[in-house]
Amino acid sequence: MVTILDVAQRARVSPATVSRVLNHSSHAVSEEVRRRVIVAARRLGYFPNLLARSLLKRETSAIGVLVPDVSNPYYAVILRGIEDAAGTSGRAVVVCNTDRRRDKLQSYLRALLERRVDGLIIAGGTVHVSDLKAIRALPPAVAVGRHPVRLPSVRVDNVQAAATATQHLLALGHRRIGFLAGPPTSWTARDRLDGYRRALRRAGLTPRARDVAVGEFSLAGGLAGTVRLLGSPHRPTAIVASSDQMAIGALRALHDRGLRVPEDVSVVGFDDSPLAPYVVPALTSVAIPMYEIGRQALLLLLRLIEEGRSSSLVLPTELQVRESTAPPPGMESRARAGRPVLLVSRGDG
Amino acid sequence: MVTILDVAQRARVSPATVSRVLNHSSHAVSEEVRRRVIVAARRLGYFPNLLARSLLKRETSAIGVLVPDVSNPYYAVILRGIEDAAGTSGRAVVVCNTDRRRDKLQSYLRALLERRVDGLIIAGGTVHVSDLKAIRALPPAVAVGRHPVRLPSVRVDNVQAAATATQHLLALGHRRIGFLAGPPTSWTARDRLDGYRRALRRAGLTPRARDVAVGEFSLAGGLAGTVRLLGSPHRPTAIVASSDQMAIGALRALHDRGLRVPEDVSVVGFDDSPLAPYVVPALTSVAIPMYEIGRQALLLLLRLIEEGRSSSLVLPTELQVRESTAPPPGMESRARAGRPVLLVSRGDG
DNA sequence: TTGTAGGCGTTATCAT
DNA sequence: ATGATAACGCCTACAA
Repeated sequence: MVTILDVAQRARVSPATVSRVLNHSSHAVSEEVRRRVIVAARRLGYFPNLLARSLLKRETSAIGVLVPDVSNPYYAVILRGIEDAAGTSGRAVVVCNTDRRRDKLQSYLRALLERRVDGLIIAGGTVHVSDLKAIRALPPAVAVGRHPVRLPSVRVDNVQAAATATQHLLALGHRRIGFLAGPPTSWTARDRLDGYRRALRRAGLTPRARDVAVGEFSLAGGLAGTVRLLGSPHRPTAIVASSDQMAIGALRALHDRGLRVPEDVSVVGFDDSPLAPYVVPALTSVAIPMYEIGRQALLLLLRLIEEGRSSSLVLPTELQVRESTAPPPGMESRARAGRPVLLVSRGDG
Repeated sequence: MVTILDVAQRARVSPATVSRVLNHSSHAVSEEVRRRVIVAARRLGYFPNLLARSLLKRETSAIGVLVPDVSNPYYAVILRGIEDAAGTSGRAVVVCNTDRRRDKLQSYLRALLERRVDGLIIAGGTVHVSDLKAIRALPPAVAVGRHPVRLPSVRVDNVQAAATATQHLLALGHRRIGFLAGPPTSWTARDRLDGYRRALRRAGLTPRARDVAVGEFSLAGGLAGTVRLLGSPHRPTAIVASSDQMAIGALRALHDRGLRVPEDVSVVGFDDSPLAPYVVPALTSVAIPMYEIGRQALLLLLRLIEEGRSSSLVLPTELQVRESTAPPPGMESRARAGRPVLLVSRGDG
């Protein structure tokens, strides 16, 4: 491997000078020497060794990202937002999949610390306070989503978002609304369930346990949950799903039972994935700005690293009304009443 | 930051001894001293500095992954396969999104080299030979998918896979089969198009340019392509899409024009994403083992790093027959003929 | 069984 | 304007 010393010899200058030229140091260097160095470096195909530099400067310009699962489209998009912003600032992103497992989180955390990453983004998944407390010198860290540990974070108001989705159905005339909840270990899942309940109560209705089916945030989870909901004697005329994946699972379950959407049952999804407008019927869904969440998380982290402090951020969500919601059977009069509703809920800063 | 020296002092031994204990060196160390070192290390919350170690050993136990786009589910799953296998072997994964752009690829490549990653996985996207040639000391690298540069690679036989999908439709009685092709800059796209054409020819049919619509591997690409295909005077009775995303776009386009799937038009997807069985109608699709592709790519890379050489791998694909394919209108007699066909094409090594 | 010393490739400091 | 030198934290001959 060619080092700065090789370049120095070829250019007949000292390594210090080479360093100064290649790092665009403010230190003055004569034009003649500068040229020689640049030529020599190119000729030798020289790449500075970031390890040596990092060791000395005590910063790696690398950041670690802990995600439950990159193959989950939700986190994949967040990661993309992170990586784009990181790349722009010349930082490398090291990804780790925790599967929401504490042991994996701990071992990855340790690995990242050994690598001396400049910062950490912890997305979704439960991080026990004790896990972080155990670390003497935790690097700057920000969280994505709500979090037990006090960390600057980027998130959306999931309670509000779910309430908006539920209100949309209430406004259409639905009174019996089912809810496909995510796993209770997830804050996101709990917040969305809360929002649903809150909206019902505000409308003077009583949330019933039998109208809620708990499962994974997945296609299979949505299908299974819907099957359970439909087993109820008074089946719901509308369903709010905690993710688009679940909603698509619900669509399938309804179709298999010969129920039409939205004529017999309305369905609202969550996330507004690219798929939402394409499935049949096109899915009404609460848009979560995933890419922006990732991007902002990285920007927050950067500020935290550079300025030593940083605040939290709540991003807005937006209900996208499409074909999968309509008035309940017997109330079609209100169908097609005007153009699609657009309900926006802004974050509180 | 606490260093090996701090631990040494606290345990009243030399740094060398600490290193030996903490690295489980074969070098003999007395039980008493070992205990003291371990206690001291824990007490101080010591984490070895991997930068220093890497600098010395000239290996970072990090690998770089160049992907067109992690937010694309296809690459997200491959990345997951890579990361799982890497994590198991204690290696960190640095991800870079190239967007298939040469400038991004080049700058990320440089960044990875500066970081002295032990190896590289280059997935999809065109890498110009000259880009790699320009690098004096390219670390061990493997490719995912076909590739202009001669590198060990993991891939599937896309020609064969597309031919199988097309044959399935031919066997059902279709004679006019449309094809939604991916961007011609992608080898995968070209191979799949070839396979389609080859199958037609083998059946004595002549591939027609008007039966092929070129577009992105996306929902929008599939929708737009289908609209074009349907504009043709003799519209196809079946469509092979180059990805499930395109197929779902096609489903939407067909639905919007009042055409039923599979009664009026059959549709075959590609990739067999988790969505395929859930959309309505459930999508017949060619399964590509994405997770395994990622995993094997990493294993190949490991062998390349450790043993200096490594061969290529072709993984098998498998047609999953579901609801979206049936005989063309007027040939329903052959519908429901027996249980679903399962066509398997094995890789040639 | 334990310790000492040199060097991995940089950059910052201090001379010249 | 340029160069010499030390130090970042670790590992490994080699010495004791």
